[in-house]
Amino acid sequence: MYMECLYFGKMKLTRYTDYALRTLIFLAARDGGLVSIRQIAEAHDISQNHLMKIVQDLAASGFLRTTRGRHGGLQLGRPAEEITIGQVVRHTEGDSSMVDCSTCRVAEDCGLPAVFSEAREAFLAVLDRCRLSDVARMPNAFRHLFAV
Amino acid sequence: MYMECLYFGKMKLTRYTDYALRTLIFLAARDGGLVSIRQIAEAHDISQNHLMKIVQDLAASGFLRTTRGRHGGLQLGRPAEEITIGQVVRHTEGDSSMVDCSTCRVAEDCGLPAVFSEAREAFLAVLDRCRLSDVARMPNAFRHLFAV
DNA sequence: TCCTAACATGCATTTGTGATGCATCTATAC
DNA sequence: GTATAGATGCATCACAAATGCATGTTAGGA
Repeated sequence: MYMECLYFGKMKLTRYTDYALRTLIFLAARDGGLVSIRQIAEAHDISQNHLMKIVQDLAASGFLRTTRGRHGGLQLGRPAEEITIGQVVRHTEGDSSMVDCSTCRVAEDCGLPAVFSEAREAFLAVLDRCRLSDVARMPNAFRHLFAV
Repeated sequence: MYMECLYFGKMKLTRYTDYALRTLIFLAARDGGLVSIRQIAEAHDISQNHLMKIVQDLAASGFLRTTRGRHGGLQLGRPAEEITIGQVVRHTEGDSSMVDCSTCRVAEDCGLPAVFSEAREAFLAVLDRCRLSDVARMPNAFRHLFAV
């Protein structure tokens, strides 16, 4: 007689999400100009390879556009006002439920999945209210990144 | 010129939290009687060793009481009505902030930590509204666990 | 038309940490 | 005193994120 209702999937903010947000904020602060992956990786001292893959992901989902070739680079896929932190986190952290009750015998009667689902939505709702432009345009912040 | 603002700590619901909740729900459903770690571990088919350490943690923080020796076991440290899912998750997942800005040069100006902090609180606020007694007393759920 | 810069992609390796196992000790009922 | 059940430290395993490496593709410019 086993209950396997409460196997929680990840609800972890990874460096993947971290780097994704940094990249988008960087682009938002640059406001239109092309920025290379190398520039961003060096500014944050992070792995260029890892960042490359995150960029592919963000490009595939429309958060940014890439331009190949010499003098290529990245730019936002849509205005910074139309991108929220919540959208990014939902994408990079996955949109799935926090609980996997697929193998649970009491799934129909258990109230926890609903509670965690509601909690997760409350979490993301706060992030949905914060736009990329809100963060990128904060006074004094991020400015020095371009001083190099 | 590095920005290291966005290093996110874990916000992951682990099996540790999973097992902690299962244990407390089990005890709440049993309502007062002593239950051994072995019983719970076998009912859920989980590691007795792992569960042992979680129990120590929960005992040290008052969620449950342990009784040693023959016919010993576990019982809730306070009434099920006074224990919320939020309390448990806060404890097992750590109470720290989601962002570690200790090494960030723009920490004073960056708005993200505040946003994530608010989001986390919104998440836990939902879990705070769910008491152990709410889950343990749900009709039909968990009953079959005691059929063994 | 090369050459170079920059994005694209797959695969191997490293690393960090949660999860687990094992050994040993302590406490208590019978 | 012995069997049962919790207490604790240490070693190991497993898995996934993070990283590194190799190679391919695209496009600008000399």
